[in-house]
Amino acid sequence: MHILLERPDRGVVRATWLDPSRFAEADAEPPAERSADIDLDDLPAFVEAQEAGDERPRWVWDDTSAWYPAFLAAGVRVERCVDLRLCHVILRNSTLTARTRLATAEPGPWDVALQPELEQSPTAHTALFDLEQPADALAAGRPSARTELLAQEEAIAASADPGRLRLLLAAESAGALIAAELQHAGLPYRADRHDELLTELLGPRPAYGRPAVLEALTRELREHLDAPDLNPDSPPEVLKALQRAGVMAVSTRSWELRKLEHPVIEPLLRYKKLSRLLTANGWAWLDAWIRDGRFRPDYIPGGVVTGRWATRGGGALQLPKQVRSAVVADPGWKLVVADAAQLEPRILTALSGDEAMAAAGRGKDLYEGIVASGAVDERAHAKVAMLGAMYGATTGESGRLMPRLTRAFPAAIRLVEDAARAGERGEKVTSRLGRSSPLPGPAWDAAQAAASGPDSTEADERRARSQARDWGRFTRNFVVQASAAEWALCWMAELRNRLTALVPGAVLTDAPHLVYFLHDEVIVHTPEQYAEEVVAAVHAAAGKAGRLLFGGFPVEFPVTAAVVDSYADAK
DNA sequence: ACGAATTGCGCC
DNA sequence: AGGGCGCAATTCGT
Repeated sequence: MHILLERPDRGVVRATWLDPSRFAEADAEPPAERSADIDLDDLPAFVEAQEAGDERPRWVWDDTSAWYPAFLAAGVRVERCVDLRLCHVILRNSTLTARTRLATAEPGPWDVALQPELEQSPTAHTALFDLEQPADALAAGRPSARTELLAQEEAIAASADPGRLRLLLAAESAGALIAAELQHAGLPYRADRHDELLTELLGPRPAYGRPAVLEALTRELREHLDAPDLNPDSPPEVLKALQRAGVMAVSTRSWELRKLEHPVIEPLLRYKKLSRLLTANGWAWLDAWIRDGRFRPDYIPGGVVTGRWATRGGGALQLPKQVRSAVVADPGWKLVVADAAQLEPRILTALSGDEAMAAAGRGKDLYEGIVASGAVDERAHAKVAMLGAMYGATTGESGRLMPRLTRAFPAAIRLVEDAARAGERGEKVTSRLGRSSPLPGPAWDAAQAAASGPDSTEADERRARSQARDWGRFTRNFVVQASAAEWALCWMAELRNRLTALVPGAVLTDAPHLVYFLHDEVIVHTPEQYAEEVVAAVHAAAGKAGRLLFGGFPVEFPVTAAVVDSYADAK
């Protein structure tokens, strides 16, 4: 049974029971079995009661991030949902639903991006269902959620592959639940350890100005370059000073500087590294983002066109390896750090059904398997060649290795090449489960039109060709990255279910629960006695994800799962 | 003066 | 001539 939640009026929530098996009967509206108006204050108890039944409902709402945090705050979890906003975006863009009513309709309220100021800032409100919450604002501007749900059902039923789309939408919606739970639980984070680390590398926290170590390095750089007022944080100043000192730098990028020979290079690189640590993850970051021993970033499911998540604030997806020793399990608890080994090349293998590459990845490191196949000489070459194939590298070592890779794994390479050609023609490409790439914008179209016009110049053609190649590299990568994101969502959703089952009825943070997600990596915080069961669940979930996406095709998706006290100990 | 764009670097 | 991001400091543009 679906239970749809809407807010027709302030202070009231309307719950409507809908039987999905009867959706096809209705023309305009799915038949409601019954409905009830619920006082906001009673809502968590209502939800909890429904979740306790024999058959758990699928909650349907406009926006998980607007509803679910308040339930979690009240100690209530839900098993599954439909996030209409996220699902709408997928169905609107997918090539699988291209000719459905939902996709061909004029843009409506569900196509408008959320206003950032409407987005919930979970730390900012305390009262349950504060009247200013976005659910209110959204409900005002949108047609009924019931109408939208029916439109989505109709689009799925009429699509080229309802099964895949249903899986994708379920996974996307599960991701939205998980994102809210991740933020609710938070990543266990030891501010004291982070501070020790900063003090060790930078010197004690200064009241103002640069920490001692950076100050000393600044003096050293100024002397080396004979530039007493040099601001080492200003790339143009540094570049000019280097050139005045006879260093033939073309930019101040670290990887460019590393190629140069000069006594100033080493301290300059050291300065840049430490300065980066200070500005990105220094004391200010600690003050802003670590509360009560937890790091709670905003996760944004579907925040990236490929279906990857984004985050807002705290740079959660860029947590540098340098500081991961501050991620520490609570006493009596462990972290299970799990990641999928060489996920994207394995996804490409499965997408293309490349038997040779599947064999190379069977039961071992995929890159070693490629070496063993004789295609390349060493693991590093296999890695750079595969990444190049998926990113569209044309030059350098990666470009040189491509012909050998193409000969050894023709199906896999053909798949990414086809995706690149489609992008160059301005077409969409589509992931395994049905997420499609956007079309290039008006500027791209204009550039292509200019190049094929009667009075086009050579510059027009060059620009058009270059932009076409750029878009081709995007679509080439899209099919792999988007499908990998789908695998990761299925993995995580399955893992969540298995974790929930380990300790039935437990409050989220009293039992094993997810605390971090990073594209192809998850961290579970678990009481020590469940650690081995969590490890087993991580592996089982990975197997399930592979079967869900690719059925019988024999590609393995091995995951590593380390039971550790600190994130830094996982690799 | 202030917002937008650029530079550079962290993660996958 | 390498895909996707977020963030901070500096510089650019008006």
